Amino acid sequence: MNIAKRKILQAASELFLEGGIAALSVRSIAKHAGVSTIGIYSHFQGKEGILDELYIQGFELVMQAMDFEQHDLSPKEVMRRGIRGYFAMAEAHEGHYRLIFGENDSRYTPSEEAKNVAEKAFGQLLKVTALLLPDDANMALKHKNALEIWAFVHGYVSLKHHAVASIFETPDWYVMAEDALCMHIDAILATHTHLNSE
Amino acid sequence: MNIAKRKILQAASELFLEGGIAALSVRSIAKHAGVSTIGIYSHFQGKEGILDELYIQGFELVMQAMDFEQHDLSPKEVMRRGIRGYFAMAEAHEGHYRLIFGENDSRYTPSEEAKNVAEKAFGQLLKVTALLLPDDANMALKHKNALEIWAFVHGYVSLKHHAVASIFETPDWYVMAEDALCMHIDAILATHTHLNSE
DNA sequence: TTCTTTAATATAACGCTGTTATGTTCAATC
DNA sequence: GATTGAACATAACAGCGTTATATTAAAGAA
Repeated sequence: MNIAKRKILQAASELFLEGGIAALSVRSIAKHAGVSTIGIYSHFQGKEGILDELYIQGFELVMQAMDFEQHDLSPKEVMRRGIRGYFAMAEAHEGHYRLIFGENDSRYTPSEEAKNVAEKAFGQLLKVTALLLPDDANMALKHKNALEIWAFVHGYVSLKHHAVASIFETPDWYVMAEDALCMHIDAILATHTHLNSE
Repeated sequence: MNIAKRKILQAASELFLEGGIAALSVRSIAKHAGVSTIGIYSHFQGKEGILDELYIQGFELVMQAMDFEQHDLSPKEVMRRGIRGYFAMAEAHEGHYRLIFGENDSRYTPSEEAKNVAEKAFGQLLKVTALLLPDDANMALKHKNALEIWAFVHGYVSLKHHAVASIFETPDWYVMAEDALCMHIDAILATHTHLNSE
């Protein structure tokens, strides 16, 4: 990759990590990268292109959070570690997290390439959550199951990130979240052992 | 309320319903309301003031969605109707929904008055979700429980609103959501009957 | 080497945003 | 009738993403 291109991307990444999307102006990225504003347009497709790169970075973080050695772990334990990793990632990279979930007014919509990365990440999520299901579960059930876990996990993250969180004075937010999710996972497991035994 | 003030608020509300926060520029509100741009600053505190009003509107919609006759309904049925109402509201007023959950880059943070309305809405949620718990449940448990339901419900809404939703081709999104939530509600109920009986 | 072509840079501008300073008009109060 | 104060309009400010134009540097061909 070009030097200038890499410098721009790094400057954007740093600014984004610090101040979220509010700190990401084309002029400020260019200034921090030591290039002219027009450089953002020759090396990327303007701000849209920058956001696309950060979007992809975001989903790579999601995948890293769910990528660990699963050997000798029970399905439930794998889920628990995945969930913990997800929460930790969401806290450490709030900007990226908000970007990939469209939580900014900007008219940004991910490119096809970016969407492919998103689908890949969902594929990984699908693989992990499928551990809770019988081996012969069909695709529709796997999708429903993955979405179920994801919605629950993301719900906690999203509420935590937003202003409404100040209503609760809950220091152990993600401990509570993990408890609730474990309960739900038990319920899912129970459903299928029940179905299998009849 | 002043005529001009009411006209501004209605114009803002209409523009917001149509095109979300992207359609909400001070000049466009003023134009639609038939006032000068400066009118937004004399009648409200600029755009911040407008957003505050819409934020309050949003939480009033949340409260309306959970406000129905509960007489002769089981706790689970009350929950089910509340959840349905919440989903319907979130679909019909996506702009408001995204605003109250901070899903826009704007540096907007709700005023004290707006936060009070938010807390009031949470109080109502607390009352409904407490139906699932034993009468002697303490406040911490009620909070945990309400947050649990809210995170799950909001997770489905938030994923549906955002770009990642296109990964699934799920026409019956909210049916699936209701199923998953019912399962979770059963698990909660089971936990407490179990605790009571031992 | 010289000429031409192409890519990267710089400057300045366009139309938009939220906000505000400056006048102006009009109604109410002393 | 004079004065005060609120609502109004106009125009401007600094910032935004983006782009047209001009300039420079480098590479390829004669």
